[in-house]
Amino acid sequence: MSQVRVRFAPSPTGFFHIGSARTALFNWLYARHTGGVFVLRIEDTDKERNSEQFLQVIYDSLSWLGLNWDEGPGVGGAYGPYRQSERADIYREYLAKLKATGRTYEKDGAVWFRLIGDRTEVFDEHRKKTVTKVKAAPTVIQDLIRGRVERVEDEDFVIFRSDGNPVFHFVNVVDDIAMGITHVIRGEDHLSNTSKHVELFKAFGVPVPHFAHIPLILKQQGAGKMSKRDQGALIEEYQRRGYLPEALVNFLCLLGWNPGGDLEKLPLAEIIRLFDLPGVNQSNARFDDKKLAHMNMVYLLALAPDEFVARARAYFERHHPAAPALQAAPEVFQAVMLLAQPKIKGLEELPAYTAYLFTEDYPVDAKVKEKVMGKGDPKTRLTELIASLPGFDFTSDAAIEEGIKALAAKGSLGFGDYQAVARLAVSGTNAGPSITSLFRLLGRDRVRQRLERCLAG
RNA sequence: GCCCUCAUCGUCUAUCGGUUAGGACAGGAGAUUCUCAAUCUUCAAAGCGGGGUUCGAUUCCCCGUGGGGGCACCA
Repeated sequence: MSQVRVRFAPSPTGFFHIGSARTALFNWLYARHTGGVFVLRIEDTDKERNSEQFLQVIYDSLSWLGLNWDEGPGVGGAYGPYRQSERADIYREYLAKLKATGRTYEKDGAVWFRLIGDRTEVFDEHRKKTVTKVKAAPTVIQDLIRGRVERVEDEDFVIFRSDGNPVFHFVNVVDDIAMGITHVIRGEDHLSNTSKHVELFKAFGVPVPHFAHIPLILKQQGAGKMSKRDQGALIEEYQRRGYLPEALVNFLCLLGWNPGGDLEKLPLAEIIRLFDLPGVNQSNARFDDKKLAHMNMVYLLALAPDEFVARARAYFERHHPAAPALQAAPEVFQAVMLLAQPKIKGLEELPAYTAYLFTEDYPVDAKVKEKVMGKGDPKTRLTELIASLPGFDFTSDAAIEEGIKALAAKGSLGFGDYQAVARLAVSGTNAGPSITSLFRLLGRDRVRQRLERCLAG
């Protein structure tokens, strides 16, 4: 059997949509699963929406997700060029081939593709105009996911515009032929285009590729498919928020596909091994950001300490270059980040979550302050803590815990009676890592200063 | 309006005619704990409706209904 060749063919619109990402992913997975070739082709025939900057969004997003292409812009290949804007000669050549078959005609300055069948003029109520209907035989689409789909294509269609440029249907099919594409894996929204494409393949006298129309991703709330404007629709948002690409990939592959059994988090190599087209679902999937967030947390938790610290640093450098965290000594940065690792759901929480460990200029939650300072006798607790601080052993969490417990025991109190107010004083909030860890990392002097400041304020 | 397509907990899904319909996220309760998370235990939660086929249908077929997509000299 010949080698599988699949392609991902986005048009540079300046956005990289989560649905596009999944289409790319499924293509990539199928190529990797079968030992085939993943081609990146840029469909930039729409000249008004064409810019280098927009292309970069595609390259960046695919690279970030780890979806490397075997042929395409930047890497080359034997079937190039891979940008449609550079393939005009090829399209003219194929147009000549098609003209030679007698399946084309010109009308209104455009080139049309002629279907086979009897023609009648009909007034289309919906479009409010007279159109030529063709009584053609149904086109059969053999879809690897949906099975046999029949559709009647009943109107000739334009393949070259009157301005001399080819249209999507034509370039899409020509490129798939010229690039030796064996499997067309794309969104279900293309299913009704496919009958046009099949007719073109047949007219060119070439074998029709296998088709696999994957279900769409529906917006989280409201009706319809996910669109650019929806929350969570853009890949760049996940980059910005410090999501782990491997988590997003894992989440995405579970939207419309499953590895069987109860497996959910699984390594990429395993996904590649198990992925296959017949296993893809037929029904659309609604996007669920909660589940994505959970998947991200699971991946974050599983990261080796060094790896987590490296990712955290990269995240700060990329998105918060001015953060005090980056001024800290590497070992301090590392210690703080590892304290945060088991507590956060995403890297984006890191700056706020760790700020008070790197600077004296951190926010104090007014509500928390009111609550903590209004309960029991916090000022006395603070005074006691400050007084006993010199006797504390700051070398380990256990020693600090011992110190606080000893203090509490003297007044028949518990650890908890000191914890809340100490936390407020030291961090300005009521949530965070163990208070003993905070003490240890801040050191005796800074803890004392903060306790005193709280007592005074 | 026409064409195509899909249909299991709120959501993502498992089940390839016979199951107490399973798992995960989210939600509820509890445990643990110095807070917050995490973790563990636990509860609630589904086969769209109507006809068939069959000894037996969530599963196969048909019709409805509902969802989604498409119907350009956009891609």
